Amino acid sequence: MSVMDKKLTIKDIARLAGVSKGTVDRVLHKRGKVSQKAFDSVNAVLNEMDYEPNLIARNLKNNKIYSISVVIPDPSFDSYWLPCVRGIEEAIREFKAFNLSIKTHYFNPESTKSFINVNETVLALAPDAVLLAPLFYKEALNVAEKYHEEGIIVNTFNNQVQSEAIKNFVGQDLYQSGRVAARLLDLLSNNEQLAIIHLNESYKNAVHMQEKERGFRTYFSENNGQDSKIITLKLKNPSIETNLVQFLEENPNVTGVFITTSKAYQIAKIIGETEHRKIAIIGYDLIEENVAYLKQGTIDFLIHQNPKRQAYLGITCLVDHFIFSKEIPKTTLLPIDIVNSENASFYME
Amino acid sequence: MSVMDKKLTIKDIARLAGVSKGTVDRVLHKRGKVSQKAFDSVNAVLNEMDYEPNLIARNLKNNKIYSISVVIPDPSFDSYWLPCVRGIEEAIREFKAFNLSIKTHYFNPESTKSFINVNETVLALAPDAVLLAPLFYKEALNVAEKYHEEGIIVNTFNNQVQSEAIKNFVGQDLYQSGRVAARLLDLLSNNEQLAIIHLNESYKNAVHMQEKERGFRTYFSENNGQDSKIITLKLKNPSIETNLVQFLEENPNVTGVFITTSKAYQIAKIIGETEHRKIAIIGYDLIEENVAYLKQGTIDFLIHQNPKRQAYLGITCLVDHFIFSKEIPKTTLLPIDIVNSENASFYME
DNA sequence: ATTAAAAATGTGTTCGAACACATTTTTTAC
DNA sequence: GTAAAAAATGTGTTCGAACACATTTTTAAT
Repeated sequence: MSVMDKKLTIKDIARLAGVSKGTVDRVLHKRGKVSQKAFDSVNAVLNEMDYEPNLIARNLKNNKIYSISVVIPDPSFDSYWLPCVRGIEEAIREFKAFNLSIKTHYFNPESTKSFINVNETVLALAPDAVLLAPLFYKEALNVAEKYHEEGIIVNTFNNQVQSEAIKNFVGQDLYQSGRVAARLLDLLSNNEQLAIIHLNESYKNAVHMQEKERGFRTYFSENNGQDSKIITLKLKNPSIETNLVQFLEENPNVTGVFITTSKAYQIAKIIGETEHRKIAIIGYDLIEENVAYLKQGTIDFLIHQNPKRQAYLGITCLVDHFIFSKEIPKTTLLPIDIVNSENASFYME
Repeated sequence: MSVMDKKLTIKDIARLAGVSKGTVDRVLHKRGKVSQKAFDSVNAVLNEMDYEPNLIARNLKNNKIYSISVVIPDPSFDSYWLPCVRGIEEAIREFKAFNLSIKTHYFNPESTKSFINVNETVLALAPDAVLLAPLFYKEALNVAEKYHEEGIIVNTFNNQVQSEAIKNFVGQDLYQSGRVAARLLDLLSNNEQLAIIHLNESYKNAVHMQEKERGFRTYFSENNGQDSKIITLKLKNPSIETNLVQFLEENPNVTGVFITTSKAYQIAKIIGETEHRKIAIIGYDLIEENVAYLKQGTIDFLIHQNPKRQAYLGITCLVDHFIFSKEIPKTTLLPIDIVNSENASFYME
């Protein structure tokens, strides 16, 4: 079996099988209307020569414009989402040669109503696919179902929502990300008392935080045979500072904290100003304020959730499906990047 | 300026400018034989509408087969290179729709002669481009020059070689990677004595190791105002074990070691068997033996150099150039991934 | 003013897959 | 055995860019 220098075309297959290209086409696409004899001879050639269609030519002819609607929170409410916008722009740039129409729609991340409304709008646009950041679990289930009924493909990223109506999820294994944080704190803080801090977040992040906590605790129960030394703390504005200071006073053995949301900088600020002992801090996301405390040394590690790449892969997955007829994988898990002051810049482009 | 739903074609431009598509083509490709009047009216439309050629159609017509030769060490000598092979295979798969012929050529990483011979072979093949792992600095400079004289594009990865004949380098900032290791050890080992270990490597890695050491030392001199507590150790087979054990006995304050090559597992084995104090270990590369010690807890961190992605990006850079006529960037720096026992699996595909 | 040469412009074909449509062959019915 | 229906097969066009080639227009020369 020699490697062919020139790629086979439908015309070549037709010639080799002694039929016309139309017949080969019908065999390839299972359109029927082919005699058993022709079917066999074409298949014989196909098996022999393993033909691969030229995706470029296929796509050139196909003049359908695939429309993709992206539904994410408005970055002006939460700058966490800014990299997503850039990831989507990058995907648009990369695939501008193809017949794609990608439009982004923002919702207010603090309002389920806004989420529902924006999705109603998108539903009315009847796109071929939706890429969704399903911040609100219940509502997301609902809209996913509606899209699905209309034959619109629903892919998600950032938040995992279990539903048959959702084709793909791009994101991280949050349980494992809790374990990563645990391993880091385990090395840093000499097995003293540790705190998990769920900071200033509404129910919309409940699952997120729970999974991270579960991973964190499981790591320690596996490795130290006891998780009693871990304390969970829920802090909310405006009493964050007083409660945290009081907690640290009452628990002098706490040597490390794990903040499950992207607001670690708020804790870093308080600890940096009030505490004298060294307290290790681990948080999430490379937002500006966090990185400042990371470089300064107050925050020890940040876990990078790579929102830009999540959004980018969410789009490429759909493009691969529409343009290159690849099948959509159920989940796409991104690596859990550990970031310290010295490698942070590489993850912020 | 409204966003066009349908992309403009040459025909559209021709219609709008009141000329034929042939004339538009001549203007776009600066082929001359165009009157000033026609030139102006076409350009007026082009400026107005910002036309982008359909890369798919362009490529369909272009039936030149671009040949790329990849020159890397034989993975059977050093399994570090196995992921590179997979990265190249992935690139081949992804771009099989295009007119590409990518062939890999192996050399013996312990023999400069083999390196030179393989490159002579490739030179005789006269490919359009070469992707090179330039393990041997001087020899690489030489062959790059020869390729360049023949009009063959030379891209490199893994090792940085300064030369005008080399168009692109994909890899990591080794100085910064030394700093990453330093930051990690700084957090782990309570500012005791540290050791840098250059392990069992010939001159071919000299620059590599020096840069990492420089980054490592610079971090500490910046952050602690003294780098006297860092000791550099060069170990070679067969005396690794005796020398290391002796060193650790003579330096009881050493609490962390930084191994600048991929052979950290050799150190981990010795320390794991002979030492009773906790010594933090940081090394490079997710090879099987290293990961085993990472999971077991003897090695604390590994720095991932992502050889698979390096090779993959080396190819995509060339494909982008040949097929999509993008310009080649001088360097492509990959993030310096910090790996512990909990996130290792995500980097090993 | 006529013709040849030069310049400008337009037309037609190609790449490979997809599909509409035309043509041929086979089957069925009476 | 013949006509109509059904099945099978082949042909031609399209997508957009590139380029060879044909045609028209302009310029130069006598």
